[in-house]
Amino acid sequence: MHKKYHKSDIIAMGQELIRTQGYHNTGINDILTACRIPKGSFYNFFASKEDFGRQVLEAYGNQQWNYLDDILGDTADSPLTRLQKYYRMTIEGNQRESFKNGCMLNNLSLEIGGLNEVLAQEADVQFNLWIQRISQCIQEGQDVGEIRKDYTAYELAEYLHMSFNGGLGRSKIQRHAMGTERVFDMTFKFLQGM
Amino acid sequence: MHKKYHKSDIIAMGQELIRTQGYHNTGINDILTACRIPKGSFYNFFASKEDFGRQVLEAYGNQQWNYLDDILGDTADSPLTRLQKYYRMTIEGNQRESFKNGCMLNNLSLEIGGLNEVLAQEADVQFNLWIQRISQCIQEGQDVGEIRKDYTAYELAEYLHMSFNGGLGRSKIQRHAMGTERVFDMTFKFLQGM
DNA sequence: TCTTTATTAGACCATTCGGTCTAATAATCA
DNA sequence: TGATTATTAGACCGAATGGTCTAATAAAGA
Repeated sequence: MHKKYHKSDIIAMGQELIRTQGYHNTGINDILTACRIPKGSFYNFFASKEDFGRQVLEAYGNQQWNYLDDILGDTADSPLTRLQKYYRMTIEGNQRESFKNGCMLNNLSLEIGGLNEVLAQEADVQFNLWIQRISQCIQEGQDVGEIRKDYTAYELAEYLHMSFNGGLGRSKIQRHAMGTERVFDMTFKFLQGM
Repeated sequence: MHKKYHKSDIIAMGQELIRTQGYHNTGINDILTACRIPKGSFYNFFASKEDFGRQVLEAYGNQQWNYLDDILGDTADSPLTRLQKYYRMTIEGNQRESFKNGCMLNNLSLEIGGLNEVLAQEADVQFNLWIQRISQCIQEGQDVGEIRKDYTAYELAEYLHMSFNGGLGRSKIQRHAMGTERVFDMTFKFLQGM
């Protein structure tokens, strides 16, 4: 069937708007205007703004998971190098935007995590999937002796990613890489038991 | 002069609303209703919502700085113990709210840090003041040999606080202490060179 | 005292909010 | 084919948005 508009396009546009402007600061009309679709089509695809937000979060999570998997799955590099490559590339991506946006999952966790159960749960699901993927690579690093073994791979993965998110917040108000760089440096030191 | 309403009361109420609901999700009318003041009085004290937000951020920063200074200045405990006490108490405070709110400075950094220059700068100022206070205590810990010396006190202070903020985000979507506890545990291990 | 300024008070403004509704159209299935 | 369903289209809804305006009142300074 030939549809004029596609749900995935609306989600992609909404993802970009919410990532850069926030959830409460992005109105349905912003999305309609950006996609040039009538309101009826939007509400044909999505039950509510909350439902839309949930699907945006899910799509973002999947998309970033694939990106993560691409880098961490490239066994040309050692496990630790792959992890460093991922966060290095994330810093560079944010650098290009002057750290103004950051990670949508991280942003929405703080903006709506305490207010909306549905969105908080979706964020948690996606976050856990990332951590699992990172954990797998850390386990490989532990197996080859690159990463300390006095913590489980999962614990270290959580720590690594949470710390990095904290750095992104600082970089956002400073519009500067310092926060994320500091966290990058020290957390990887810790992972290596240094 | 006898004033019916006081700016500080409005700021205190707005602080609570913004901390729990976010900046964009809190309307001027929410504040007026909560304080039972007419709109004219609000705009007599504040030039705009942005101006109000800036002053709320400033007041929150000062308030939390005093709390921080109280604990870190109590030389009955060792420097490291004082630092642990501060973050331990912060975890407990958040626990009481099921981690639904978190730190207003951290929340607003992500919500408006990339959108509003004025608020981002105020957040940065307050953040830096906290880091300086924490840094001072870390320096004391380094002096007595409790804390590693291969990084400056300031670098370690930034790392400690940024990591903790990252943990708060995770705890917020999980409504659980795990994120902050994990970060607490590992970051303090790192500070001790373990 | 008189003048000036700060404060209180809330009606009012245009705009935007998320969401509903009806009607027309297009595609699918029986 | 005819009936059914999905989609497009946008006018419309009440409520809320940040902000302005005028008027009344209270306090301070000359």
